[in-house]
Amino acid sequence: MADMALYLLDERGLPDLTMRHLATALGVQPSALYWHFPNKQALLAAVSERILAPVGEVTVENLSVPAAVLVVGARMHASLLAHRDASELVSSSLALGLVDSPVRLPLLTVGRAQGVPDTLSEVAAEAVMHFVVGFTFHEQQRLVADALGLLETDEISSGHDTFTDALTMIAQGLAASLDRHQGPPAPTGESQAP
Amino acid sequence: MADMALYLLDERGLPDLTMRHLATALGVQPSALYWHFPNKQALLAAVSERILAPVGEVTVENLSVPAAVLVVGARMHASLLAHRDASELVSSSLALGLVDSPVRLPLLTVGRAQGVPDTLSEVAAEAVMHFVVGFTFHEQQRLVADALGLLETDEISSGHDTFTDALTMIAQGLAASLDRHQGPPAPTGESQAP
DNA sequence: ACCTGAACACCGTTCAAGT
DNA sequence: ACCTGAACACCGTTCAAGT
Repeated sequence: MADMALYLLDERGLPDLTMRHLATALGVQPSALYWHFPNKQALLAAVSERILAPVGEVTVENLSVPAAVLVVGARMHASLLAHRDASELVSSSLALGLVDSPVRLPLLTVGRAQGVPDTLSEVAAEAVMHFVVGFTFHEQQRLVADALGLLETDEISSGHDTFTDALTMIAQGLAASLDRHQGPPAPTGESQAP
Repeated sequence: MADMALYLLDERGLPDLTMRHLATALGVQPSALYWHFPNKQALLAAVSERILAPVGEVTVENLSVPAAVLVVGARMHASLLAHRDASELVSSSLALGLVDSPVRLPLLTVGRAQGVPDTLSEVAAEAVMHFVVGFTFHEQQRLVADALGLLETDEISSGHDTFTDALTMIAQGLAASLDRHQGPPAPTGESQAP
């Protein structure tokens, strides 16, 4: 049933993923859906969980925390791109707290294995999650606009991988925070001009 | 008219900001709105622009780029928190490309004044924008859940300012990228470590 | 130039009743 | 346990027609 919803999402997009369309796709009356889910948001949360499942399966065992940020972030990016309108859907499920952040647990785990304070891992997890969802949302919306031919051709793809660059920037920021908190004296270029 | 919509947003929230409600608030038929705006998305984009206006007015003239990231990010955060459901609304207008990123121009400008390559400023702008919108979205949704009393009391406010911490992390990542790109010494910063 | 009236083609959700 | 039928209270958008 959530599987049918995911199929419908890929086939028709989020705006057409209505309770009524889902019902007819299942050969059932719309009201029947409310025996299985209390409301549409709960149904969408179940779909979000399926979309994000691959992120939880990633192994980051013996990576540094910044490296884990890169790996988990990339995996989440890929998982969102794998389904139509996934970032918009997941974004709202995540914001409503109906689904857990898929990057939180992995980052917390590797962090602990290396003596990183939980609060720092949590902060990193928030930054990564929000960045990935937001960036991919923007990215998927551009795909739609592109398909409709509403975009200047030179803004479609610069060839340059902005996603990885920005994610790397976040990972570097985390590395700097780690140095501050424990390791060797490696001060960061916190430049300030008058 | 967009002002009335903003007022209605604050008073009743995004789900109740319908063309029909807006029309009756203006003492007019719903169809009348379509003489002024081609559709609801365009109307919402106009509201988004009003919400984001304060971000463009910030002065970052003689700040380093990482410092500007902090200032502009904080300003955007504040602007979104100033109106009910603003982050959700702005998020979609931004994603649809109906409104410009309010952090892009300021960061590009300070970056140029200090010889930072545009591509790097663009990456920083993307990371900041997505993080701020995503984080604030999550934050505002928690406010709603809190108001409905659906949250464990210990997850409501940890007292600790996660937003600033994560934003600082991004700024540090940018500082690290800058060091890489143009050698150790920033014009006024004190950063050095082998 | 600006708005009305009326319609079109939809939504999510509830709930008694059926099997 | 699972579903139907029918209704309720809405949506955004279009368009001829009015002033």
